Amino acid sequence: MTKIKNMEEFAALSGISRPTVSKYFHDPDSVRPTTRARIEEALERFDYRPNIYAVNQNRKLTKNIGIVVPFLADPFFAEIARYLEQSCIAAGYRPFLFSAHGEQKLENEILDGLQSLKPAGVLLAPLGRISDKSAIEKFCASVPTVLFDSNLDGLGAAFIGSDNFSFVSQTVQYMTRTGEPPSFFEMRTPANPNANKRRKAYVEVMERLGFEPHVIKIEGAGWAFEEIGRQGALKVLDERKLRTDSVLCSNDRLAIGFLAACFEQGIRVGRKADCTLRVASNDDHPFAKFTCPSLTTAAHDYDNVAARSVETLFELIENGGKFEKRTETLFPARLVLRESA
Amino acid sequence: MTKIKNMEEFAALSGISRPTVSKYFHDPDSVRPTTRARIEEALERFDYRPNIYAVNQNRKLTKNIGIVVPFLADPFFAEIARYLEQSCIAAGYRPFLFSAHGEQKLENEILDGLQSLKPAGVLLAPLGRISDKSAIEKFCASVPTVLFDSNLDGLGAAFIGSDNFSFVSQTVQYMTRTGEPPSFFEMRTPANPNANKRRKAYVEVMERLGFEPHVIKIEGAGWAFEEIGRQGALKVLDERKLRTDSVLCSNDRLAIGFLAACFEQGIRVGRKADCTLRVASNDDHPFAKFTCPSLTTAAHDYDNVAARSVETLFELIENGGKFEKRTETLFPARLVLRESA
DNA sequence: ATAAAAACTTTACGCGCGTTAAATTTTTAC
DNA sequence: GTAAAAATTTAACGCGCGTAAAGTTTTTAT
Repeated sequence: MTKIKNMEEFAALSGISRPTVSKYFHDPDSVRPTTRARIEEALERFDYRPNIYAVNQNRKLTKNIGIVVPFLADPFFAEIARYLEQSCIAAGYRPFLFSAHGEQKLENEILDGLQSLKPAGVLLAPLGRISDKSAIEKFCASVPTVLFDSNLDGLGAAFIGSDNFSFVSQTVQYMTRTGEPPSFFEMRTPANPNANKRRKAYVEVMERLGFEPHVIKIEGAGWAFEEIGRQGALKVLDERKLRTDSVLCSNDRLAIGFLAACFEQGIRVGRKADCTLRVASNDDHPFAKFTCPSLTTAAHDYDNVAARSVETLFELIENGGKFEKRTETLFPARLVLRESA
Repeated sequence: MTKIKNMEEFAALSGISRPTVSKYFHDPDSVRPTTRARIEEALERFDYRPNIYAVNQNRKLTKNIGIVVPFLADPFFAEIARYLEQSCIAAGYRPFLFSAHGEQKLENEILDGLQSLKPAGVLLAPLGRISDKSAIEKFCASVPTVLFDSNLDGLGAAFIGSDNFSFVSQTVQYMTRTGEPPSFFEMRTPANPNANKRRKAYVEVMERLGFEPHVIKIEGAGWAFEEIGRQGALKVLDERKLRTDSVLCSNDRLAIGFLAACFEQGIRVGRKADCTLRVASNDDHPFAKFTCPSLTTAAHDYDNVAARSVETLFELIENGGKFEKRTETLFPARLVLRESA
C-alpha cells in the first residue's frame, strides 16, 4: 500500500482533481454522487486523511469545540461532558475536553490555550466564585461561548443550567409535607454560585411556608466536598446543633459525607420508624443511589441541560458568534425519592 | 492596541527578524539574552502567539500529547488523568484528554482522530477485553504510545500499571489473618484484564495458604459496576450463596454496590462484634472513604503509576518513538484499613 | 436534440510559519 | 585590537490545503 503524502497525491490516485477532492472533504454532498463514489472508493484503498493543520490554517473557523468543566473528578461533570461530547460529534464537530481541576490558574490557562485552537465555539462551566471574571470576559469576546451549569452574570452569549429554586422548593416542600421542615446544610464559602441561589431559595421557601429557616454553615475550602461534608457533619452532630430531625444538604457530595458521618456515629438515617434523622439533597449525583441509605434528592435534568447547551451553541455559531440578547435557560428539578428522607 | 496578524508583523514591531523570532518560540534559550528580552517585551505589549496550525503543519512532531482513558465517569480515571495532564504541562507539552466512555467504537474513533493530531506521544488506558486489538496495534505502529492501567499483550512501547497479585495477596492475607479467608466477588465477564489477573491471584494465594478458593461470579455487562455489584450482591445474599463471612470484591466500584445491598438488607458489615460480614476490595476508589462502612481496600500507587507513565512516554519520545524492548512496570498496592473489614 | 445549468479541471495564488544559505553584525577570546 | 566564533538579518523556498478564475465536460431540462 502506497503511503499518501498529501491531497495532490490522493487526488491523482483517485482520478479526481484536487479542488474537487478538497470540496468533498468540506462537504461530501457538494460533489456529484459518481465523483463521491470514486473518492470514497479510493479512500478505502488508500487511507488518506487531510492534514488538519493545513486545513485549519486558512479557515478562520475550525470544527473544534471546547468543553470546559470545573472539576472532572466529580462524576456529575464527567457525565455531562460525555453527553456534550457525543452531541458535538453527532453534529460533525470535534470536541476537546478540559478540566480546571478546581484551580483558577488552570481555568485561565485552558481558556488561553483554547483560543489558539480557534474553536468554532466553547461550552464553559466555569469554576464560579473563584473564576477570573475579567479573563473569562475577554475570552468570551473573542470566542463564541455558551455557559452552562454555573452562571456568571452577563458572561457568555447564553447560559443554560438548572433552576435552583425548583430544586430546593421541591425538597423542602417534600420534607415539610412528610415530616419536619429541614435545616439547610452548606459550606460557608461555597465554590459554586448555585449554592448561594439554593440557600436563598431555602430561606424563601421556608418563610413562605411559615417556618423559621435554619442554615448550618460549615468550614472548608476546595473541591473535596465529601470530606468537608463529613467533617462538618461530625462537628454538627457532636455539638448537637441540629434543631430538627431533617436536614437538606446543599448538594449531594456534601450529603455523601454527611451520611458517612451519620453512619460512623450510629445515627440511623431515613424515613423508617427506627430512624432519627432524615437527609435529603440536591443534584442526583451518579452515586446517590448507592449511599447508605440511598439518597433522596432533586435531580438535574441532565439531558435537557446538555442538549439545550449544545443546541444553543450551534445556533450561536450559525449566528456568527453573537446573539442579540443574552438568554438564561433554567430547567426544573425532578424529585427522586429514595430511602434517606 | 494593534491587532497582530502574523509573525512577520510581530517581528517588525519587536524590531527582530522573523527567523529569529521563530527560533525564540521554538526555544527561548536559543537566542541572545538581549534579543530574548526585546521579544518578551514586545510580547507583553502586543499579546501575539504563533498560529499553532501553521506551526504544526511542517513539524512532523507536535507538542501534543493524547491521554485516553476507558471511562471518565469513573473518578479513578479522572484522578489519574489530572495527574497526567499536569505532568505533561509541566514538561511543556499540551495534553488532550479523551474518554472512550466504555465503547469500542468510540475508542477507535478517538485513536483515529488522535492520529491526525500528530501527537508527540499518547498515554493510553485501553478498554481492555472489548478493545479492538488490531486497531490499537495499527495505532501504536504510527504513534509512540505507552499503555497504562490495563495491559494488552505486546501492544504499545511499554506498560505501566499496578501489580494485581500484590493487591489481592495483601487483602486475602489480611482477611485471613484477622478472620475467615474471603470469597471472591466479581463479574462473570469483566471488562478489564486486571479483573482476570485478580481472580487468578486470589485462587493462587488461597491455595498457597491451604484454603479452598470460592469465586462468586455475577452477571452484568457495561460499566455501571456499582449497580451490577448491588444486584449481584442482592442475589447472592438472597440465595445464601456466601460460604464465608468475608468477601473480597474484585474492585471498589463493585464493593460500593455490594455494601449498598448489604445496607438495604440490614446486614451489618465490618469488623466490629455486631457485624456478620466483612467486605474488602481493591483500588482505593476516591469514594471508598465514604462508603458505609468505609471500605478496606488495596490502594493503587496512583502517583507512581502516573509519574512513571509520563516519564516513560517522554523517554520514548526522546528515543524517537521506539524502545528496543517492551517493558512492563508494576507497582505494588498499599493496604488501606478502614471499617469494612 | 439542444441550450442552459451544474460540476469538474486546470492554473495559480495565498495562508503563517519552518528552515536554509549567504551576507552581515555582534560578541568572545587571546 | 584583532581574528574567530556566534548570533542575526535578508532572501527565498516549501509545507498541505483553501479558494478563486477561466475553461471544459457532464448533466439536466425542454
